[in-house]
Amino acid sequence: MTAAAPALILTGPTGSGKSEWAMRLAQQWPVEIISVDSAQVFRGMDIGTAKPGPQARARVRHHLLDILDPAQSYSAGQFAQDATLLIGEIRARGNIPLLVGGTMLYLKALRQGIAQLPRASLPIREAIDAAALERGWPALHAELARRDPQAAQRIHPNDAQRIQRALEVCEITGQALSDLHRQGTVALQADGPAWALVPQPRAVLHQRLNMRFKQMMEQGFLDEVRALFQRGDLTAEHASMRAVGYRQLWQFCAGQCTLEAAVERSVAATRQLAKRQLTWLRADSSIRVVDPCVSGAFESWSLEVGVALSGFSQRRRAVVE
RNA sequence: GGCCAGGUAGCUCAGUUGGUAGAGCAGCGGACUGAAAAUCCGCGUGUCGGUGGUUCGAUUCCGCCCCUGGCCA
Repeated sequence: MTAAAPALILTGPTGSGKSEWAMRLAQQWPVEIISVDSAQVFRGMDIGTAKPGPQARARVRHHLLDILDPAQSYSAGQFAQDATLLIGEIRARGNIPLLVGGTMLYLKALRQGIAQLPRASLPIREAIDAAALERGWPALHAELARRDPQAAQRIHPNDAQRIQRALEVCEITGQALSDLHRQGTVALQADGPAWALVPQPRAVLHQRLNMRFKQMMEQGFLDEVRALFQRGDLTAEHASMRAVGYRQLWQFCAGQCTLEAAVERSVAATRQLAKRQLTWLRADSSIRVVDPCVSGAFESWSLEVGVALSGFSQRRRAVVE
């Protein structure tokens, strides 16, 4: 063994089969998987996030699963930091880091870096919300135009979430978010070859998502959400409870819609998530797109991985079945 | 079989006192720096059930037919 193994990246829209491919690759190489998933970080959210189960986690070491309670929150910056650290640890053990997941902002933060910014402040966000209630978001957008003209130009007046964040950063640092962005990003040495699984055409993916949600319901997804609902300390406002499926089943638990409607909206929300993920992928030409449904796709990907790892000599004997 | 109410976008429906039609949802495209499975922006995709008639012109008015739901037999 000479150089440190590159961090391999396997992404794609939800339901494209990333986890399965990662497990198959782990039969050939000594990999540890780092989950790139904003929902799988939460404990007690297993079925609805399609989290790798105990068997998979017994066979291959997984990271960044179950690290938070659903009442807590995570972030792209935190992820970039955690993942960078983990990549170093995995390499130190002589293993190959394999990043698997579809949270594209996290992947971007890791690969391209992210500015050093203050973390979210609940009191400040509450103050901004109160101001918005009183004066309306257009007024806050106008305020942002005074304090950070560039951000105001970039952020649509209706985009309350981003207006809030930009004002929050101004409030905490006394500097414009745009200036902080310009001041550069944390150096992250996490880049490596990246592939995206994209079933073609779109209808194939939709069909898979449909079937997968049905399976989730059969596996007790509703009970999982009901348990979270009944805890009493979680609300629909928590980031965890805004996740696809959880949000909609929560509405059913709260008596706001029928189960049938909740299921239909969940599946639609899943399709919309996949569409947004595909938009990220189309915009990033450094990610190689692979259709997992064509025959021999895994085998040829496996060969490409071999080329990428050619300087890394600890090849594990392939498992013959 | 009779009466009534409907048949308009993928779905639920609005509308046109006669000049070939528009909302919500779904869908499609895009943006994205500590909430990102989030948040936001843009785009109407159509034999107006069929067929005859009246009319310069019918999705709209009239006749017949078909389909759906309800009531009465």
